[in-house]
Amino acid sequence: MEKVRSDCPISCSLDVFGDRWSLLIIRDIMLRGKLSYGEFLGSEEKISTNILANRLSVLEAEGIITKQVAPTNKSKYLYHLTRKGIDLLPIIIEIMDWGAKYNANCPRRELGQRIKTEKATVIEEYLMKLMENLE
Amino acid sequence: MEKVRSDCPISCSLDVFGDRWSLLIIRDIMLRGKLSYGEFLGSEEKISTNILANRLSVLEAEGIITKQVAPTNKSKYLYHLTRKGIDLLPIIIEIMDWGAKYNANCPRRELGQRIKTEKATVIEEYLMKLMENLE
DNA sequence: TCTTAGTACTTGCATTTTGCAAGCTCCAAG
DNA sequence: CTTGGAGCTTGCAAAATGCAAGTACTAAGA
Repeated sequence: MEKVRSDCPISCSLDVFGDRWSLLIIRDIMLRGKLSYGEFLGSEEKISTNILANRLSVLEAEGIITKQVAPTNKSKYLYHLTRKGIDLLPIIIEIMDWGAKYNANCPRRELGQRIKTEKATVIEEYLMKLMENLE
Repeated sequence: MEKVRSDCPISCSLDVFGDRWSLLIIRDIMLRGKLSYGEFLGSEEKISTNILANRLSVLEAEGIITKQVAPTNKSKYLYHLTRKGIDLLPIIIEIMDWGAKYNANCPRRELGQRIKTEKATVIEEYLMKLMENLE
């Protein structure tokens, strides 16, 4: 998942997050307010520890997330989205919308319902909320 | 890339196209007018023949593309997007936009420039064009 | 201070997926 | 009836994934 295949922006993007796990970590931070290694491990998809550690380091190296020591506990780290990471929001929302539309077994919950009818507004709102936590 | 990990729509979507190649094939059909195995093989990312064959069969099994014999030649097949496949357009566009924004080595060409300022219009136009070829 | 627990990984190894090269099959044209 | 194009399949090495177990550091309690 490393070397560049072409200068097509789609190809370049997939070189970064074109796998089964990276965008799920982004989802956890972006939509579920998860911040730490332990919280990511708790997600229902059950990512394994080595893959998680690897993806976090790749995402950090790509400037999509930052890693910082937790103010409350020196042995805990918090991961946050950078501006580059926050800009993945429209991609996440579109993927969610498509997935909900075409999977009977993926019930649209609150967010899924709102996306269906007021996608632009939802993106706007989340964008604002995420931008607050930047600096 | 087969079994379902959770009922999250993002996770379900990634179970289908969360890899380095599937969306590039979609891109080729959707934005570059490519239709055949040989044309996909010709793309600059150099997908290998077994992976291509595998992804085409998965995408067909998922109802994202259809495979039909070419009218001009019985030993040639044409791949087309279904409605489900066409609905991946917003995802492709958002990925392209993000990739172009954050990769200096991915120059924005005609489409990339238009997306930057009139994304909704571009999606609308492509959607109409792609829907014509449905029936 | 010594132990126990929490948090974040790392390591080892079996399994799966990918990537490359070389076939193989069917159809069409000469 | 051979040659070439188009679409795969197969074999094998290399890389990525997944699982289980172990390590390192910090914090808190006895």
